[in-house]
Amino acid sequence: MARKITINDVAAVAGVSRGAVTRALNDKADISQETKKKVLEVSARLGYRPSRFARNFAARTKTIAIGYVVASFRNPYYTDLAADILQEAKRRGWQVVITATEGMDEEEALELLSDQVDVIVGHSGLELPRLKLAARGLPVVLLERGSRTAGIHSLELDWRSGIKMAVEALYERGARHIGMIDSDYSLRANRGYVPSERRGYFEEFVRPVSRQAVVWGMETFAGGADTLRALLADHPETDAVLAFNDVMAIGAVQGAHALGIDVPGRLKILGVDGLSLGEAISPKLSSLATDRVAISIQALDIVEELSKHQFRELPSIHRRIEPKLVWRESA
Amino acid sequence: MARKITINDVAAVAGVSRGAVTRALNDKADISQETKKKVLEVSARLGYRPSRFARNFAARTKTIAIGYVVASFRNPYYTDLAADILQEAKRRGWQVVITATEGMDEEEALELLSDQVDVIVGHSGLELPRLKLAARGLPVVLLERGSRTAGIHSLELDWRSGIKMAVEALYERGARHIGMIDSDYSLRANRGYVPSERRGYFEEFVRPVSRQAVVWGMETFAGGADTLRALLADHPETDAVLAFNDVMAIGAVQGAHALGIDVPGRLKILGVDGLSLGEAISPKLSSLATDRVAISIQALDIVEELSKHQFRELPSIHRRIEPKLVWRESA
DNA sequence: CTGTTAGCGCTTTCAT
DNA sequence: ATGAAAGCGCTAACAG
Repeated sequence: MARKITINDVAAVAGVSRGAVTRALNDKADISQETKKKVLEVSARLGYRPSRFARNFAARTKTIAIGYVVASFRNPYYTDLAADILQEAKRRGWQVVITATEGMDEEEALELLSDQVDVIVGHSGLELPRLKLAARGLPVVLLERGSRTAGIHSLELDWRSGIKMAVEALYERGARHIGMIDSDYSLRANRGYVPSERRGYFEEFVRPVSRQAVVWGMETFAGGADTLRALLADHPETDAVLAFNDVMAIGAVQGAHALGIDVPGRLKILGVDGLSLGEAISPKLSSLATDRVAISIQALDIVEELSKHQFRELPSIHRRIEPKLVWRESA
Repeated sequence: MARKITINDVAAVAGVSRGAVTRALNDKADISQETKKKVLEVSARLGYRPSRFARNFAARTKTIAIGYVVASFRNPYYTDLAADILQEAKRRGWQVVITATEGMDEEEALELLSDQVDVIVGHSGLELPRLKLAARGLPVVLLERGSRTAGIHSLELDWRSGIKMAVEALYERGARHIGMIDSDYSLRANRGYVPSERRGYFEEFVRPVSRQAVVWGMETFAGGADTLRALLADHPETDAVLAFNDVMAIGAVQGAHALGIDVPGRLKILGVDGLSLGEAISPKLSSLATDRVAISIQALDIVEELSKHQFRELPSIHRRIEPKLVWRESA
């Protein structure tokens, strides 16, 4: 673990000035072929690596880096979204450093991120004050969750009107008894099941007759299958199901298949999210989809706005996005 | 777009020294509650943001950042792998900046990355010399592809012995006529179809009678289904299929289902990759899987080794990993 | 507890 | 074409 070689070492050995070294290494003008060659040779021989910190510091051109925080890369929703964010960031010439908080302390992860990036973008389960603290003064753009706290901006999805649309559309397509399979994710954090926000809207808009037809289970494929089975056991008359999300919905489609139930003939299944994965199964999953391209663009638009103010703390910027129904085959 | 506020401004306004400001902002010892409070107040009022470049530069503790390059986040194999790499990097306290080269010039993407990270890790389609140039002197750890070029290290998967195992195991399980559905990815880059390496091994180990039973198609779910149909049309006696990868294999499973063919009863289908997605379909996909956790660990072990030498150019480090068969239900 | 000072390693003028 | 010198904005070591 030898001493770090600096530009000075290269300059000294090559018998030139630091300026010459910099010009040689960065393909700048005002340098003769021979000195350039010599510098390059010495630099290679010495194994010189410019310090990226010093380099970025000295160069006035500061590139924007966004820290994208995500619960897990094993969840297709987040990877689908990451793909769009990555693409949008690339378009703007920004860097994105990603951190998955899965299985580790979210606050700790954020703190580590905070001195590598200019802004934090992503989903978070933390309460706003803690989130703000963990961000160490960096602005954050919270996805799919509202905020009015200064320095924490947000992009909210209007699930209420989305689910209203979904339920109404299901009735229009002939459903009489709509059930719901909800996620039990609240079990992880709290003690006891807490109905999801989505369930709340479902109950608000579904006809009274099937308002009780809600069962919850794990947010996995298997969980979706199991939960559907439980729902059907309690409410055999159910002819349409709204799932908490596409992962559970896909599980439900498979579960129905295993039970010999025709989808969508006997049972319509509608997911939420609009995963690209939904197209891969058969029948293709219908879904109340989020427009991930729009989310990415709007989130990075907020970042752009923040960058104009040197990422200073600004009053909360807030935008709202409507989900939209994507009818494929399962409903 | 006001002038950038520096630590000097804060110190001046607060009427303290820079040292005090630094101590206040970084929760260091040796500062009184009152000065700390005052500094924090002034700093907030002025909207001060420490320069992350200056900060990292001045602090001696240099955190390692790896640049992870991936073709597309819409490909489940890469996201599965990314999840493991992210996790392993987190374990070591390293940062990961990710770039998807999808739809953009890979060399350009690498160059942008190169001054934000210490090392490049990932898949690449570039020829080694161009890759090396694009990396701008950074070491690269090439995944699933060999290299003997200095500065380009590699982690190779031993597909030859993997496919040998796979073919033999299929025969053991009663297959008589094994076919293969290959990817036509070569069509994208070159003109004309070029058999994949995997196909080469397949032909090496399969019995002569079905050596011709290879059809190629798109590397998508739909492509897998179509290609299976074509294969069966040409070689109806086929009772087992090796797919180029899991995505095509999943498509094939669905295609078989649509054709009313029982899997694995009438037709065994074996994928390659071991995607987590394979567990989500029914029947669950059997696959010649890569051990992504092992890949992540070994790749980052190489990075660790490189870091000990300040990421200098070292003779190519090379490791080899064996795929392993994961028997689930489809074969 | 506080201020002063010396770097961190590179890029970019500015003379020459 | 080249070298000298002035920062970039912050942290850390040292005196007080």
